[in-house]
Amino acid sequence: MGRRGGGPGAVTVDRVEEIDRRIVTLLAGDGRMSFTDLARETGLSVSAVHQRVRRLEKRGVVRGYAALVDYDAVGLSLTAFVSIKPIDPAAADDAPERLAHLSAIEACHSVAGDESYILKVRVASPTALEELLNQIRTSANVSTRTTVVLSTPYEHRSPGLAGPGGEGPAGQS
Amino acid sequence: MGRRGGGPGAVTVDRVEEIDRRIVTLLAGDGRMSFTDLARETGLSVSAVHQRVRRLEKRGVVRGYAALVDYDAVGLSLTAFVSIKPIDPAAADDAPERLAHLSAIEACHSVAGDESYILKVRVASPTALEELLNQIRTSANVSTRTTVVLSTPYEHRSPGLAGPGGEGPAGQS
DNA sequence: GGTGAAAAGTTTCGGCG
DNA sequence: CGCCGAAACTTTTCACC
Repeated sequence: MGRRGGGPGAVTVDRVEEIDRRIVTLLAGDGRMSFTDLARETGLSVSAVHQRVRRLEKRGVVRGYAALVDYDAVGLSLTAFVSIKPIDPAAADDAPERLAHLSAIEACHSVAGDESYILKVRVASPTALEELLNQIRTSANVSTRTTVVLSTPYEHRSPGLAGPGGEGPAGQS
Repeated sequence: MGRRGGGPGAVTVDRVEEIDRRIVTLLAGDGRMSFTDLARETGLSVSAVHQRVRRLEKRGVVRGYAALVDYDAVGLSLTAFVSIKPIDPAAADDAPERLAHLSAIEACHSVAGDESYILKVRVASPTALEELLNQIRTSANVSTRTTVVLSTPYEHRSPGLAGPGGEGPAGQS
């Protein structure tokens, strides 16, 4: 996928990928940036940028767009990380599905280590957290360990993207 | 802010807040939803919706918009949570600022518990993670505990919003 | 909060390098 | 194969009711 059919431009390090990374970075920073601005920033025409964005969406590199909400301002003032561990280690490991209906769960990561998943949750109050933990425990038959978030200095920053050779901002030396 | 000056509509449970919550929820789910669609979903006119969205942005309820990127597809295939703890508990607690320059750090949460912050990081490889951890330790004078993410069943789900009375999807009973 | 027209943005299309 | 430019259409903005 890195090279085209063998045309004259294929010898250079794919300039295509470089521009696509730029587009992804820009859209990660501002999901509503117009194609016109995107075109100015990349030096391409509006339609060329449009083509590329559609391709990135189709390839799944851009999975969607979201408004970044200040949940504090909207009544969900308590954020927490909940690590879960199956009570019966032999049981089927389908916790994500069993928990999917709980809308307070914003993310679910399968992790290495003592626990099996880390959930990020948002609720309105300590009481609501207590109730949520009960629902998590009974829904997935797990024990929980909860870490309450006190404040969030920053979030949703877009990590700089890796280059074609696997090199990135935190790439190997 | 919950009620207007005492006009005829103030006796009912603020319908204003209800519509605003709807808008926020919709935009959280699709940050590029058009004002036209937003108007249809809320039963308002396009300009009324537009007014509300601008107000929500100005109030800081909507803090911005972002493309959701599949970092795996873009070379940053390793995600991890890094909990940090100051080596010198008496030193000034300015870890967030001291770490802000590391672009691999996507989020920084101050937390209750044994450790002081949880960082979410994205890197290209185990080697890159090793280097990043060194940078974190030396930049902020902290010890680190790292939990590697194996897979992510879901992420960026928008938690249902709480109602005016503090009642929500995980509200108190 | 609604309306309507002007401005800006988007999508599509045919052709060029 | 990818990029450009212009036409057709949609969205967004703005002044006024």
